[in-house]
Amino acid sequence: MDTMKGMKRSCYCGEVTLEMKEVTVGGFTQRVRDKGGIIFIDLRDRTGIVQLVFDENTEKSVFEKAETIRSEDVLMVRGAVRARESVNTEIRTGGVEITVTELRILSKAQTPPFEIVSNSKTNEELRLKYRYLDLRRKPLQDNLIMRHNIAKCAREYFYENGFLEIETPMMIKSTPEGARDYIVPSRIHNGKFYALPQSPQMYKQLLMISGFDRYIQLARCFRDEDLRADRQPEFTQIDLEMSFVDVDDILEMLEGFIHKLYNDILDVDIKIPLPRLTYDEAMRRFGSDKPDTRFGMEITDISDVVKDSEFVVFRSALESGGSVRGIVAENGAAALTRKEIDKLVEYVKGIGAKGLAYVRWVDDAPTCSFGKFMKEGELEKILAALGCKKGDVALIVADKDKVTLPTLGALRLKVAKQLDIIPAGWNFLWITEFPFFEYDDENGEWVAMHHPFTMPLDEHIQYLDTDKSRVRAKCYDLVLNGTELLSGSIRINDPELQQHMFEMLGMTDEEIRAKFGFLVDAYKYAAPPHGGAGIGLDRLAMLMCGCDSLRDVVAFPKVQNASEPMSEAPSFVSEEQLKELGIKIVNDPAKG
RNA sequence: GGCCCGGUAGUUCAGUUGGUUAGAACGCCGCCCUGUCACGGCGGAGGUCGUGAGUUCGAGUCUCAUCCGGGUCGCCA
Repeated sequence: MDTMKGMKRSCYCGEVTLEMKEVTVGGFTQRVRDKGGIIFIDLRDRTGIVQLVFDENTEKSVFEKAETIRSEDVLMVRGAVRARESVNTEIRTGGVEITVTELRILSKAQTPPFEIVSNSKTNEELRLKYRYLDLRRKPLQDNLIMRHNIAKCAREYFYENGFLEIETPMMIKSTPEGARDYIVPSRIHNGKFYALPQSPQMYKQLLMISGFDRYIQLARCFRDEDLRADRQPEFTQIDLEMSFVDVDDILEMLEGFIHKLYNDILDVDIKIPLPRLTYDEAMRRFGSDKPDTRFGMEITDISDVVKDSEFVVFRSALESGGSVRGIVAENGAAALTRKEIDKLVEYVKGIGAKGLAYVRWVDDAPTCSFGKFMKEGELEKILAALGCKKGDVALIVADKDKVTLPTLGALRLKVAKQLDIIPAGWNFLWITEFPFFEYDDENGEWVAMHHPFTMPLDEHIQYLDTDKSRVRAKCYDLVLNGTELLSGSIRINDPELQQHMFEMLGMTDEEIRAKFGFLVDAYKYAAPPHGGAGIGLDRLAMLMCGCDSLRDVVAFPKVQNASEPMSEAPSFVSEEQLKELGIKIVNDPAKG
């Protein structure tokens, strides 16, 4: 193998132009085209590809060396830039080539387990095992470069607006609220554990109490919950907090960021202010707190229309305080056959609904799953109320609102995907005024929907003791095309109100002290009104790159069982390590 | 934890009703070729059909179990 002694790279492969005359470039061998007396090699780096030419008649020794080059070998070459005889219009450097006068083979490559090409069809499992090779592929390189640019833009924007970047600890106290913590054993304090942060929540609030006024951090966060295509156990938030603000101030600041981001990176003009919906309205119209508003198919309440119906399913739902609601898939009758609708029925049963009533209007007489229970003219009224026409399919759910709305929301999304009616676009949407409490049917108590430092709406504080169901929070989510991108809130800065909130949540003084004592104390020394948000950098990058999975925008992602196929983390540790930590494994799989 | 989908050369896939020596393309190796750019031509190597049991005269194909991967529900304040 050669060294690069005496050579210095003059430019990247993708940047070579005719004006440069002579260049020195380095890169990976993308492809060798050996014509016998002349060899063409595509040399690749992160910027692109440039063609090298080796001619038998000009530099015999260089040519003979070039004959030994294989795919993915790392080369460094010096040579003259000249125009190609025939231009490749597919690539930026397609009009030029380098006639190589000096060739160094800096590193030889084993044959890779899969071809390093843009449109690889190799299954992800293998690509993840050799992630470092997969990352050589252009689509992934481009994604990570995009991600870098998003992070850079975030820093630029928030720095310009007076935010200070401050690091918060990764080894913190475990507070078993919300998601499961990843815990880290302490050697010095046997039996005690640190937790990895689910977010820097408490620390950023403390920074406001300290008077830093505006804080930002690209914070790594950890949650020990099951994975999804859009959920990794380890992820990054653009985490921020501001003082002397209320909801509108924060939303305005964040809208400025979204606008700059899309302008700088995708050259897309996002109109601000962004649309807003309250949680209640989003649920009522879309059956979701993160609706995809790129298409309609909104939910219609037909409770009034069917209030005198003798159909037992509708009646029992209404009598128990529920509702009858439906959605209409326009022109859906062709795609939604009886068989497909049967699948939807199974689907809604799987997500908690008792069933699904439907009308499939193909011919003059609609096929209706509940037709025989309808009185004269009743079905017509229902169809009119829903706006269901010939060629459409109406899907109706009758139950408590807690069931009808989310079920129809999920159905709306599923049917829209099935009918392929979701247009491309960037539909941002604020969801505001989330319920503060959520009734837990199992335990028969009200539990917080958010962390306990969230501020209720000013005018709702009066209901804290009297009617918890009415209390809405100064909470906001930013939704993009049906994905939750950002979540934030105004925090409570009044110690008395905070104490009250803890009590509302059924926490004893001992619990409060044990979990949040330091934070409660801190607020006693005065804090400006403040609030903030965490923007999911991974999800943002995923959507901006047009990817379906976070794995495409994370350099070294975890797979569904939370392991990492390349390094095979997590792994067993030695007896010595465990002993030092005072940890004993029960039912140790390492010992069979 | 539940449900659904998948696993056959290095890779992507085909493999009929269970039936001879499991095929193709790409990649790899060798030879030929001076204008290729998904180069081309000729030849070659390469398989524990995820694993284990079962049914059978005979299993890539059927049955059961199991492992691995993906999606999803639960879960994710």
